[in-house]
Amino acid sequence: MPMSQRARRRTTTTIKQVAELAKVSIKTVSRVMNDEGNVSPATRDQVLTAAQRLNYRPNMAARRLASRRSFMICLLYDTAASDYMVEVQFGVMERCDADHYNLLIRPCGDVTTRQIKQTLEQIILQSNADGFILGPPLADNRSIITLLEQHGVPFVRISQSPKKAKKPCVGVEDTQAAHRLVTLLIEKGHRRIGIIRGNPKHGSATDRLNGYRRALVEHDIPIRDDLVVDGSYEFEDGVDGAKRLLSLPKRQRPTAIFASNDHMALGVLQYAGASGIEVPGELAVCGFDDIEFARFVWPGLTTVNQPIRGVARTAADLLIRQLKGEYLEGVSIRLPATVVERESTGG
Amino acid sequence: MPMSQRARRRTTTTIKQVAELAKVSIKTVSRVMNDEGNVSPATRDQVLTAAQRLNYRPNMAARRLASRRSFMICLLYDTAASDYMVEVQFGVMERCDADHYNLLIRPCGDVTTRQIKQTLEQIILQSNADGFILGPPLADNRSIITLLEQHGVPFVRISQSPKKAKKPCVGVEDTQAAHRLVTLLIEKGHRRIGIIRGNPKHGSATDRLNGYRRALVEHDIPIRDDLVVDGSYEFEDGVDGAKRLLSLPKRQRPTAIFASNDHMALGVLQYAGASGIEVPGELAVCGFDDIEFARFVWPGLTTVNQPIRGVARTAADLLIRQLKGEYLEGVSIRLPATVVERESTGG
DNA sequence: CTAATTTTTGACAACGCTGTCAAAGTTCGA
DNA sequence: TCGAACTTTGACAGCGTTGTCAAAAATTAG
Repeated sequence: MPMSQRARRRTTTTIKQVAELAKVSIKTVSRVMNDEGNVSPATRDQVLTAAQRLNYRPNMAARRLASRRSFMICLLYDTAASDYMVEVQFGVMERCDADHYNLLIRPCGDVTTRQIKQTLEQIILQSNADGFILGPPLADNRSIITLLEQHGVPFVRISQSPKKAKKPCVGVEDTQAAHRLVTLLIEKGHRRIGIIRGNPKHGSATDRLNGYRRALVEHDIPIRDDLVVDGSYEFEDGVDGAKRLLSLPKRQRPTAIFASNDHMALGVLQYAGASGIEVPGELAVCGFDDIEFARFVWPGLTTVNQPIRGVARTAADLLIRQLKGEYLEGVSIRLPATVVERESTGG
Repeated sequence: MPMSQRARRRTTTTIKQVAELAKVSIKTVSRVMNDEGNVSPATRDQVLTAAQRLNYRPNMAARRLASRRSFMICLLYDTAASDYMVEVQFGVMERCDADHYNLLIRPCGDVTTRQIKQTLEQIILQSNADGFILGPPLADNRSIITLLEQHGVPFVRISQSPKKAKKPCVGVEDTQAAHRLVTLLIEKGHRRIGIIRGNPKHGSATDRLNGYRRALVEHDIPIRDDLVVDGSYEFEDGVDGAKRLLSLPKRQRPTAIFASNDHMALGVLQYAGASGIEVPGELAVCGFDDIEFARFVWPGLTTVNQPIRGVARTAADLLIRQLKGEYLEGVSIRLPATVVERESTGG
């Protein structure tokens, strides 16, 4: 049985009524509403006044149908990167508002390759979004990229690996920030600095490692393989990494550890605490990301604050400009991040 | 100058082509696609086959225009409640998918009353969402509620204060969970149990306090005013609260503290750590929410895990059912939460 | 077997806007 | 003053669905 239609009958003014009141054709009203230009100031005023008087709001559905655009941007993200995403949403939203775009959300669980294809195909075809923004690490997922490219849907990636596709990409100056962070440690006198690497699936992991390397090289400190341990951005990797690094013979043991993200850095802090190693006295610790709890732990964690919202706004901007017809293939933007010094690296 | 139209010409099959191939009228195709019934199984099959062969996807814009529904649900949330919201999004999404609804996102910064009205009015009228889901604490904001009601837009609230409006409301059995948590402390022998209250703007704060009270009363433990201190869900409130409670004379000082959320509980842990008070030996601590870091701190935090995703799914379900015409005014649902026991309350 | 009733189907007019294209109006140079 | 060139305006045909209503087909009752 057909569902009874909702009775909501929000009295809705149409373009026709505005046209009538302003004594112009509907096309002229349309032109004014879309800032198309080629409208004399006088007529424009008439229309605007009429529209205001009637409290006119263009009907998006009609607009979408007639213009064959959905005015929707879809933000695709992995639920794993959650803290991050709320900030991203905010940034994207800000930019969307300026152009009457709506923000559609697609959290993706951890998807196997086959599922991705199927689910995504659904999403792309059903959501009718004009374009997509891919959050990390989805932005580096080859099958997602390929799929979107096949369908000819514009998209922008938020990622540290611009090379992975020709589509526009926005990221953070991770390497530079990591470099500054490690330089800071060196300037404080540290010579044996350990690093716990991030999840190799994220481009950021490599970037941060590179920043670490460059800083050491610049100060003529040899890079010791035993001071570089693997991790994948999880808290536990920090605990394990610290255990590994700190079980080295006393004279080879690092006096500072750079964990490639804050989760791991907090792991290091916990291990240190549990083992009675004093931070920052015996061991300096720093992380990356500046998550909320970086300021709450004791000692406060020295880390790097990323301009996430700015990145997101930029991504949205690139996408919308693409949608407007600009050619932006190959564009890659990186925003600078700032080192936040707290107690974990000493006064 | 008019913007050059995007060239994307995703070859799109229309209902007409399907009708032609299936040798029926477009209306019949429409009926099949919408499960309207009153279609003979034979025709139904023909249509379905044809649709599949042509890989037909109904054009949402047209559907929206013709049916005067947007098939969009808007999730309005305060950026302050961020961790929470990613889970909520996931839950809502799950439900939306089942009915071809799209999820629209509206993060709201901290809005002053006047701004709320203006911004929201914009949102409501522009997004053309069929309905809204309000996250906490927006769900308790009178001016938002009033505004939505005035416009006759269906909405569902995610909140602990169902009384605040007649619209459907989904929440968590906070009181019960807090009751169980405090009972647990009592059973472990604690008699002097302090509580740090949550932000009074959230209904949950009162609920949790009530649970605490009930547990004490049931065990004939008098409620001491000096063991109840204010807070507003921030980390610092935990630190301050702990300081206050623990500076009581030794014999009156609590042996356990129930912080109304994990952020504050972590604050308590930090204060205890910094003051050399041993947890759980000298002081048992528990929180509420089971945020990510509750498992990472040492000792692990005993807390309450909320079924956020379930709450969200339920909210979406109520909304969609409303949109389908069900009358759900006054409905209020509470989902049970589970106590998670970790080290901070002792073995 | 016919009439009454129910089920299935289709024709066609919306829905409210944008795109196209041609008509009307304006400006400018010679 | 006239026409060329440009600017401003409007008529009208879609866009791809759903809703309405009536016609056709199938079923049931008598």
